[in-house]
Amino acid sequence: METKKFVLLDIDYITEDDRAVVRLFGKLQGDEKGRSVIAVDKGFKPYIYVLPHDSEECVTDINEMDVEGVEWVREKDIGKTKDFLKVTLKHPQDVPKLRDKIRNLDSVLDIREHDIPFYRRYLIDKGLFPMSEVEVDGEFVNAEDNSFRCAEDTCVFEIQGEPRPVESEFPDLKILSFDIEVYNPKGMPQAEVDPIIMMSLSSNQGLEKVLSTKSSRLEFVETLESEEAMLERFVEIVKSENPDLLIGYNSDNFDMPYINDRAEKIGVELDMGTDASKLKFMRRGFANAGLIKGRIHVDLYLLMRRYLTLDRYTLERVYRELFDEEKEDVPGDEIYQYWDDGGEKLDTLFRYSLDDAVAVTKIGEKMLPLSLELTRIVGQPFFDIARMTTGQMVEWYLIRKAYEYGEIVPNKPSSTQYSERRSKRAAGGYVKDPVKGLHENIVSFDFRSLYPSIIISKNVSPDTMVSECSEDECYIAPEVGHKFLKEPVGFVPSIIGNILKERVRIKTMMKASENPREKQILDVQQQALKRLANSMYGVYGYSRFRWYRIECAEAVTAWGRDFIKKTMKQAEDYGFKALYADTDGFYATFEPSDEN
DNA sequence: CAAAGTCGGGG
DNA sequence: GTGTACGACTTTG
Repeated sequence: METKKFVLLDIDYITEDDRAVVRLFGKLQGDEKGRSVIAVDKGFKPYIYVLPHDSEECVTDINEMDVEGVEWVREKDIGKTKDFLKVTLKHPQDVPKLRDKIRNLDSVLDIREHDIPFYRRYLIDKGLFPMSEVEVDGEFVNAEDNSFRCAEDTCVFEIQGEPRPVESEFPDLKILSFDIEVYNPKGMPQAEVDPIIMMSLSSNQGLEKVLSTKSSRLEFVETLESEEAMLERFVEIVKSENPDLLIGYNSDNFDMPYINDRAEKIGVELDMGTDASKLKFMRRGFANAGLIKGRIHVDLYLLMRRYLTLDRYTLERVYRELFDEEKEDVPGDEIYQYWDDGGEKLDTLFRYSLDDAVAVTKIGEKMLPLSLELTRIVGQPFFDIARMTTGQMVEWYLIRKAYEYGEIVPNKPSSTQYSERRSKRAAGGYVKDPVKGLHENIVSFDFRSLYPSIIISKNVSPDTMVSECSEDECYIAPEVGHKFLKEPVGFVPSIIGNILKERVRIKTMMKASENPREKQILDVQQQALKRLANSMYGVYGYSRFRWYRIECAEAVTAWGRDFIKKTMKQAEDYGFKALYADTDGFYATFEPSDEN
């Protein structure tokens, strides 16, 4: 038996002999540093919780089904201790198969935690965090003797016992950016007819290359005899560079599907995964996500929409915003002309293509650290985090915390609950229309993290909300009158409190640090925590969320309006004149009257 | 006026 | 995959 340590990049599960096998995709640390590893764990089973109506009958009913076993557990449900039946199933896909049957039993009141993807359950229950290190005991297995496939330079390790999270520094990640150019005489290209003419690659370790079916004197251009050869070379480079992160711009929607369609048409295998698997697409509602096992494909477009507030989100616009530099631009509908013209025009196109890939690398280096820190805090795969809204991150963070606190996670709303929730919206923050005109000597006031502070100071949480309560024992929200026990500290306030405490701790460390790189990492960490804390209010007001509670949302905004109005009133008593206010701050001029 | 439809990015 | 989800804006009935 050996012990191995690796950076956990990604996770999924496969089925072997009707049993689920969790696969942890990583990069080894230690003597084999940099080598890709797939660590497999055969010892984890799916489960759901059942809230019984009739305990004895419930056990009998469920044991008649094809389940692994049942066990009584005592857990909290919105703060109330209850006995749940923990039902372990044989395979993750038994959950959707059996859950309705179980829910509909007369002996059952409700089922819980029946919609948590298996790999997410694994991360939470084992206390593992992607983009952090994991230590495992076990043995290397020869992939050929098993059903575990892997790429040439990847090794397969079978875990025995429990994986252990390791406190670790932020990992060095190898990033490879890519961008394609397509022949498009008729506007937007059609994969059915329009070939890929260039594939650009740029890494954070100095690689700058454009593959093309035309030649050039430019040294970064590598010419291939056909589109087929170009696609094969692309796959070869991805495998040999062995990046942890593969990043593009709008690549979920354009580059990845296009490469896939052309490869399929021409007959090239895009077997770029570290398990030798092909490029796949995951339906995520209206959008697709390109997935390469063992490498994390990230579409920066999605992230930029989340992080920046701009009128447009073209690569050019985002690049200018972040670096205050103009990029060489070729209008999209003229690309085929540049290609056909050849000569200087063609060289311009080559440079433009490479520039795009290099810009993606630069944007990635600047903007990915925040998402990577959020990954290390929220504890879900980076692939998912890069495609989640902050609200969803908050929810997965709370789900992990619920496990630690012994709270059973509330169910997602049914479609009827959802539409019912949508029909009522909590009143928002206080807004005072601006006084028209050009004002001088403006002062601004703002509450730091107004909503998180209210949730903590007024203990606003579903588990502390009560209908009847005296003013001694409860905080009572203005206007709306919702009541929250002063003690004990609620689930959500407790978690926000810990986030803010952790943020203060990191900011202190940051100030004390002499090492600029360490300072920068700590700064991103505290930003990530701030983001999480500030988004946490949303869980009460967004109709989709598990911890939705309109009364909590109403109470928070009511206290918010109360605070800002009182503060404005006080400022006016001191001679300020409010000009404009919105939610957590206001602007004023100093206009003392004669008495002052 | 509410409901239904479109679009973003990419070439 | 223990899936199936946006939000701002415009057009239509």
